[in-house]
Amino acid sequence: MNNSRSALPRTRAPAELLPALRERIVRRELPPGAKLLESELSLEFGVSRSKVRDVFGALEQRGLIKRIPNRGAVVARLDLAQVCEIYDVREMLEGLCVRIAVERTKPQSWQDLVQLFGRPMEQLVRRGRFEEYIANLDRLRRRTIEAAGNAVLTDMLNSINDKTREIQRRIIILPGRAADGLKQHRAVLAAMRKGDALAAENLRRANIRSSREYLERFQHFVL
Amino acid sequence: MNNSRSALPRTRAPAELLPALRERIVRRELPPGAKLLESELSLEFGVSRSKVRDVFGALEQRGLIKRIPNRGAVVARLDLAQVCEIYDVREMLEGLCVRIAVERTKPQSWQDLVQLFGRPMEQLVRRGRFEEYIANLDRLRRRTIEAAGNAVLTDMLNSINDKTREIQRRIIILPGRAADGLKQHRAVLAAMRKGDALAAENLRRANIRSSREYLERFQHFVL
DNA sequence: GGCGACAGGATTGTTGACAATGCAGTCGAC
DNA sequence: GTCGACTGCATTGTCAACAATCCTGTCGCC
Repeated sequence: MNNSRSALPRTRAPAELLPALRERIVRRELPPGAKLLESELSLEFGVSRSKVRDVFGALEQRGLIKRIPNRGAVVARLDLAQVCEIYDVREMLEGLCVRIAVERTKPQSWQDLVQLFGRPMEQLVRRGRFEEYIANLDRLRRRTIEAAGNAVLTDMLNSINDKTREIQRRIIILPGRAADGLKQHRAVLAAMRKGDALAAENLRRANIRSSREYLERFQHFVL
Repeated sequence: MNNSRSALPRTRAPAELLPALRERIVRRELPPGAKLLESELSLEFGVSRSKVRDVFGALEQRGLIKRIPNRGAVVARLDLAQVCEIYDVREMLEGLCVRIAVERTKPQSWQDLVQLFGRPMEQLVRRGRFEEYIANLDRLRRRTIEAAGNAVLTDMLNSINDKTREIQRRIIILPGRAADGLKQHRAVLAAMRKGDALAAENLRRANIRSSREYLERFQHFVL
């Protein structure tokens, strides 16, 4: 019944507890349904149980774990309906993010990303180098969020990203998705490079809708 | 330096602590900058300090209070820039909410609200009965959120509403705002009644942008 | 008279022990 | 043989005492 992480003698710093646990959940190192034991984590991180408890509270509010009174905490599970709910919101917020980012920056500031998403990314897709492809997508994502400079929006997008990161990775490796996505991202970047905020917003939204279509079509492989 | 709530002999139920505190902050009963003492609240609500501490954690994550290590917790302050950030997000999410709500319901299900927002609301505006006007607005808001049936969206909108409820109240009583707003809400409802989801979304977004214009024009009276 | 060090008090942060709850495995009755 | 109650264990929830930290007001020195 027990899981495979029994013996991890790592004694991490106490402040690292929340991000470390978050990362484990986001990367599915702790898969949905996995039970989280207060005493176990308290031991592993060299932190008191109270602190673990606090962190559980934070993770629960972010929707990453689910707590049942007197029963403990388990990693939250996402079904298709919930993921679709998230995608509806994500489409709007990512669109908003791109629009604001374009409005607040000079068009030429996106030039390096336009180039990166040209030949280099095409090579990565063709060769199936998905890890690097994803890393570059994340670069674009972070740049856009930073350029938008909206703290509320940033929090929401990060929260959404935490809950769907692994799902997005699985979508990208679906047949044809990476190539489709790259085309769409290029279109978005072209609009950004021209300073056309509204077009960029709409193209980004279309990109997310497209990703969602893959999700629904291949849901049994993704979820 | 102390505030006016020194003697409240109410001993509430422990489970009421979080909603009660949330409500006090949202209604500005506890104004921005007010200090929250763990021992004081522990006394008033007949709860242990640990529990108060947990609640502080939840309130902090919702952005309603700000905690400084070893210094305590104070009610969060919002400046114009932060409110504008929230409004950017709010415009998208309220728009999305209305669109989904229309897509998922029969047009005639909005008939009662169409009527309510006809003569009755007009009377309320003309007579300056703002409390009832606001109560009806909230009815519309809750019906829309419920009809959309998106839990993620619901959480985000409620969180935004908590942070800006008092600001919205102050905007409504600005000269001309209630009348303008009513016209806009009627337009939204008309589109909803026709089942035109996209039109309803755009009209709702325009409504929120309009509210925001009042906010910026009268910021010194509102913030 | 003004500035800096210092002590007292108040408040937050942490810890460990204790109570309450739920689960599993065992025993007994039908 | 199966169902149900009981007991013991593991885990979570709660609390109160203790430690660390910060603010305030006072005193002494320049």
